[in-house]
Amino acid sequence: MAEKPAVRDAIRTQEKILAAAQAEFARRGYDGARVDAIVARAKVSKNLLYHYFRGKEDLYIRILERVYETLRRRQSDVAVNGLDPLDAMIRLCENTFRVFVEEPDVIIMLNTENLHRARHIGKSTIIRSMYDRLAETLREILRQGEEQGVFRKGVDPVELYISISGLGYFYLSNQYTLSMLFNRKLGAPEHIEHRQAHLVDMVISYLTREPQPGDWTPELAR
Amino acid sequence: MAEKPAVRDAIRTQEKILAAAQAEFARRGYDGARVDAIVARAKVSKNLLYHYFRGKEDLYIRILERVYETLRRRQSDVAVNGLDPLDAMIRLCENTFRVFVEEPDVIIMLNTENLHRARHIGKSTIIRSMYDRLAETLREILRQGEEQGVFRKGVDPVELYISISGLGYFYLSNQYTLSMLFNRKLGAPEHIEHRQAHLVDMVISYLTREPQPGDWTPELAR
DNA sequence: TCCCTGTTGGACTAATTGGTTAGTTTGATA
DNA sequence: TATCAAACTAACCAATTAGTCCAACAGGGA
Repeated sequence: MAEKPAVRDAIRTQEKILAAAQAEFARRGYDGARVDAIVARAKVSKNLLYHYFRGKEDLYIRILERVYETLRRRQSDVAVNGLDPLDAMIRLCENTFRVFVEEPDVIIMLNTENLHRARHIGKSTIIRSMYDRLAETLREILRQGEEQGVFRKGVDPVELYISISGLGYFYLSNQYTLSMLFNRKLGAPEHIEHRQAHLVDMVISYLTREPQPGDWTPELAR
Repeated sequence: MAEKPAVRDAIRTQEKILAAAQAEFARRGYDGARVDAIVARAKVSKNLLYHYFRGKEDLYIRILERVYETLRRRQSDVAVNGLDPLDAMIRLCENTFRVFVEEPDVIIMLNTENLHRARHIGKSTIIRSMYDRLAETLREILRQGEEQGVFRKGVDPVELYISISGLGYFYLSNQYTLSMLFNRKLGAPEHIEHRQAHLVDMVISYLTREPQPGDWTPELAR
């Protein structure tokens, strides 16, 4: 039609469809998402969607992969090498939280995928191999901190990663119900800010706490 | 039919329907849940469901209220009075985590409700007034701990509650994707156990950490 | 016996759904 | 300028969905 520069641009069109699909899936989840809504958002005929993609599930998996890729990229991007362990850890915490704040699609995609018990991830080969690097970074920071005597010994990196994520993730993913319950607009920028500081405080307190005599909860080395 | 003791028991039947609905909603979320599946689970005719309930959404809200009630009851049940603040806090942490472990339906219901941006909670008057008591308990424990010099000062109870919940919730709600990513069966009892200890350790470390000189992240009193 | 309440059955609809078919437009090229 | 594959569309389809209607029936108390 009387459309702009890029008419009949296959790649661009596919990108449009993917963007529309991400918006739709990230707003309504898998079951709530409507293929018709996606084509409407993308301003494309329905058949074109089926021309480029196998169908709803295929599209969903593509989006899931994109989302994981974003997550991994932004988490690993941390300029962490060279920093002292404390700063590196703070940076890593802030970065993890920031991803969730700035890419809210991630949260609903992950929730949706867990609702389906990670059925789709299994079908994607690339996602599973993504997290090794992140775990390695974390392990390295912990090792250095331990060596320099600023961090406690025997911290499980996986457990710690889950804690860092969880402290931010839950706040954001459940912000609507929590805001109602506690009558506080958790989405407001100043509260987000505040939560980030709290998160960092919590993690660093945990890591820098020296073992107490007669510790009530001796954590296994692994 | 050749069915058990309580034939023609209206209340029991409604209870059966509610139980079936909870199972269905907690397995598939709101959009994934099928009314037909609910009546099949409840072994009841479809008419009967519409006889007792307005429809799918009505049923969903009822389940949501039940779930919140469970949550509130089990969290407030903590025999916390009389304990010293440290023990009380540990108890509260464990209890919060235990609810999520033992009532996994809660997690998906909350996730679903947040996917819908708490649209249904707004329609329920009773839920919103539930959490005052919990917040009060938490505030009291903090006050005592502060008074006795074992806890740091100026901790925001809401922020802390969100952290306690988040540390457990994220682990459980995202266990399927996380298990794949880290190749560790997070649902296994020994790992659950381990996480609980980690959670407590983290919270107590945070609370009992004395303020450092030149603190890197001074937390606002509120 | 009669009737009230709890209950079933099945056929039905109106809307929506994911997906398909059959065809038209476009731009590069030979 | 005739051709052809790729980009694109409109209309349709078959299945599924939540929700309804209506006629019937079973058990227990009056």
